[in-house]
Amino acid sequence: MNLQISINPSLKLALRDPESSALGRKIVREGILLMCRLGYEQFTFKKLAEAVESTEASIYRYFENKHRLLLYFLTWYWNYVEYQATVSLQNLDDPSIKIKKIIEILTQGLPNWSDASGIDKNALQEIVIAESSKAYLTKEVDAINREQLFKPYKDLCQHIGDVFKEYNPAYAYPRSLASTVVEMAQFQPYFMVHLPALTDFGGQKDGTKVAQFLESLVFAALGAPVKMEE
Amino acid sequence: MNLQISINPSLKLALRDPESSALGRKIVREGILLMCRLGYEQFTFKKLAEAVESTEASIYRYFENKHRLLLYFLTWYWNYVEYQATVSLQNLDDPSIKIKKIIEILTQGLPNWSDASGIDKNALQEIVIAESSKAYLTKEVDAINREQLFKPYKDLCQHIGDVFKEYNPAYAYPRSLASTVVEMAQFQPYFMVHLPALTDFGGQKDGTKVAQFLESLVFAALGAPVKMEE
DNA sequence: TAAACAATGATAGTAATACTATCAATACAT
DNA sequence: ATGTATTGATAGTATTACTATCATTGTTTA
Repeated sequence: MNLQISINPSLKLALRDPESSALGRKIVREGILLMCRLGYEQFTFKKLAEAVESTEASIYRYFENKHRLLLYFLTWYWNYVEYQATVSLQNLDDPSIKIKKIIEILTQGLPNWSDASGIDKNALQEIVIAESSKAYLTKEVDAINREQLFKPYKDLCQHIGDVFKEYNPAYAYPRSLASTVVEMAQFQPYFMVHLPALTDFGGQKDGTKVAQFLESLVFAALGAPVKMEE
Repeated sequence: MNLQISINPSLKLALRDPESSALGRKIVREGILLMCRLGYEQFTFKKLAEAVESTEASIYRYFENKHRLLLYFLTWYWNYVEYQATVSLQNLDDPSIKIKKIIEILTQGLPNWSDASGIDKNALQEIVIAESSKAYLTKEVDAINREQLFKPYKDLCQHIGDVFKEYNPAYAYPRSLASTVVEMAQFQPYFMVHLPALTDFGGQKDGTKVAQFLESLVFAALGAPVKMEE
């Protein structure tokens, strides 16, 4: 399986395409590991420069600042999830099975199919869980949104909402339900580990329980499915 | 109505109780306005010092850093909401009415009862919406949690979960549902304004639609209520 | 009433962060 | 052999996030 996730270069996330050079690729791969380890606040371009054995100035040639680098990581992730979802759902008809698949993808982490990217998907997912809110909870949100930089995330929610609509066309809140599920697929596992009082899954190791919670939530919210044919 | 919200001083949120001096009170009140206007990232103690016509050093005598100040604001807010909820629910028996009241309080903003605090509740709520995730999405989350600083938030979720349990004792995920509702009562209004594609309420002005969404979600998830007596 | 204490102001200073700028070295493509 | 793009090396600036010191003022208390 040779999978190419490419980030649409029309989105001005990077000053120069990092996939076009050895240094750029190293910045992305090591950047993911380092931001995962240090967290967004403690992560700096200086520390990253050390990790890739280059200089701060060189990193600034690829990314304007660390917020843009975070957006680049998130874009990569959401594109990857969207791709996963497209592949997984392509031969399915039953919307209830589609919904289960989607929740599985959102909660179980990215399957470790070897794509050739060399990107650590577990580290990337930890970044998504702990840092993605920081991408839009900023005063610059509207400017960033105008640059279309949240498009992959919005597209994914849109598609999930469409599946909800397919299951029950009468449901009034498909998009809010989609964003709720996507957000909670990040928050609940984080709470499970760090603030277990906020969940019913204390001490759990994997995302199975979270998936069960989200499934029950979604199917209850959507109500009775629409019969395909009688 | 003379309402005193006091923050338990055993919680070491502040180095010195800000309510005990004119400067301290000014730091909190102006701090809320300034953080609301600038956002957490752009907010600094230097700018706040200017706003309160004092010095950076003086502010550091009250709060270790701006993260602690944010936690102080959030603690104030969650205590206030908890108090609101307690008052609103005290004479109610029907859990379904309790649930509606809770969702109303979470989504409609704090009622503008005049308490004597002089704190701008609208600004405070904007801070809660845009910044509260930053309180726990940090590498220090476990240390802060050990200091009990998330207690008011956890208590509120706990109480909401208890009401869910009261409505349907068989429901398996009362706490996760509670944290989902509380988080979404912040996120959905934010999305509504800044990323409307993630909601079904684009262009809406108030929280009415969000409340309807959350109500339908909760009641669907909880299923049939338990009959009190037959 | 004097002495002691607490709170604040004024000022200075430090290490780190978030950049920007310049110039030389190298590599590669024409 | 020459122009162009990439990187490295180095320097520098403004701001942030503090810490420290000392003088002033106002309030308690002996």
